[in-house]
Amino acid sequence: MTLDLSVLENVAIFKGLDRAAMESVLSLARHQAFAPGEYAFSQDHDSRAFYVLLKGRMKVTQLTVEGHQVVLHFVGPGEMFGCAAVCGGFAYPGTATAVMQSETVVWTRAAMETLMARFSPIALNAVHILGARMREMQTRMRELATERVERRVAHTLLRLAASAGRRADNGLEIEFPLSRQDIAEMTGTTLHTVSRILNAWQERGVVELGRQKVVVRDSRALGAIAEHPANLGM
Amino acid sequence: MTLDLSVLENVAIFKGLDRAAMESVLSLARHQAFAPGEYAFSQDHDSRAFYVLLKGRMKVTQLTVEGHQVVLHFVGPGEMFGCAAVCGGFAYPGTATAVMQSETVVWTRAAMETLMARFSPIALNAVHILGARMREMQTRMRELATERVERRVAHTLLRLAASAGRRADNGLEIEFPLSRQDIAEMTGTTLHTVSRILNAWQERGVVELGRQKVVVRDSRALGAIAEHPANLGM
DNA sequence: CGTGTTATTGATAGATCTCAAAGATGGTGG
DNA sequence: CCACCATCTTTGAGATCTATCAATAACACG
Repeated sequence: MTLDLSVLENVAIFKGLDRAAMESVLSLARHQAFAPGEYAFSQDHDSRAFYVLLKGRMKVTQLTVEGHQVVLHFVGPGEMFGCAAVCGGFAYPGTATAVMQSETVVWTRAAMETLMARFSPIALNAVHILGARMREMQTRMRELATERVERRVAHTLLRLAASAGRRADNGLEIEFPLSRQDIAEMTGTTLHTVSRILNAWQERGVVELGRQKVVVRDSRALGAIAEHPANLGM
Repeated sequence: MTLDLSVLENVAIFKGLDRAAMESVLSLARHQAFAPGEYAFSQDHDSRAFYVLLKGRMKVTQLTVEGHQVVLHFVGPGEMFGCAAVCGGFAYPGTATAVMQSETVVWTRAAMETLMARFSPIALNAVHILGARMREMQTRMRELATERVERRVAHTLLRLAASAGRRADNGLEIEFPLSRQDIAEMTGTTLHTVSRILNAWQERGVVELGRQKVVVRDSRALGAIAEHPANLGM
């Protein structure tokens, strides 16, 4: 498969580069596809490459010594991953797995270093993007530290719907396979508790559920659950 | 007070700059001191300046709409704060308060932008530093998501002792006033639970307590509590 | 139509929060 | 120098959320 410049149009880290620079960037890029379950990189391995997702969805997870898993991030089209590790020269903080057929563009670490040294806007863009990620993590951390499970799940679902919601006839459907276990690993709880919460919401018409599927039917109601201290159960 | 180049020696973001560059950096800097309780910037305000702490200790906290507070970071000498916000052009994510008499060096946002555009190593350093912060946050998030309170407190105390521990006759003392409430806000729990946990540890000789004071007497034992799934009570 | 994965649901135990009150501690002003 | 006050801390009892244990059910795939 050949790559052309249009691929880089929406990639934030290369924003503001002129045509010549873009061509340099592209000349060092490689294309790589992943089938569901395949992984791009593994936790604690030295970072060797930096990815931009073109199509599909990748999940970045961290595994604890006790075997608990935490989902750090779901990567959507246009987003990059492995960036902080390659740019900063660290080991990968987690494992990146494809949750559906995915296509990526890849740069080696050496290529990235060349590009950053040569085109200064790249480093500046990276600072912006990392700053934004940082804020997102701070938000999640604050939620984990101060909110009950139900509200955390609500916030998480709202974010997922905003970033990966596809308009369906009955609401906003998360457009990739998302298990109860995944949600649990994003919110610091167990799949059992997630299941109970989602089913209670389904009763009230807030969501619609399927196997590895969630459709947000009433995002107003979900927002109310996310914001209100009380359960407003009634 | 006059500033001289030695002040910048240990500041990571200006590492690798030549002497002339360092002088440019310094010429745009300003000195500012804070008494305990005074703040450098406030949550959600537009970021106008970027700080490096010379002496003392600052605390960056985030307040939720319900009035819960979360401690994002304790800043020690040599560290910078307000960096991500200024470099990325965001509002400050939290409020920076002095917990003891502190001295800082300050750059305005405009100055920072000038410097970053002119001296490319600065942006690269920023990427490194943000990457490292990111990893730290991921660690805390994982702890919040998967560990019980006691282990989280243990991990937090170990980190504090490593970064701000002063050798005392009876162990490592955290060298700034640190209340039970502060620890609770770092670990996502309540001051009551922290108090109970610390007192239990004191009984076992792991720590020694005072008003706004913690001394780690047995960091091995603390490490064991932090790592072991079970409480290993006795 | 098996078979493995994913999801639901009930019962129970336990960790933590919440509510409540009292006890230290250190600083300040008279 | 002492009394007072604001803060910080300890401690108890009870309520509740949530994890854990256990079993069954639904689903997709070959």
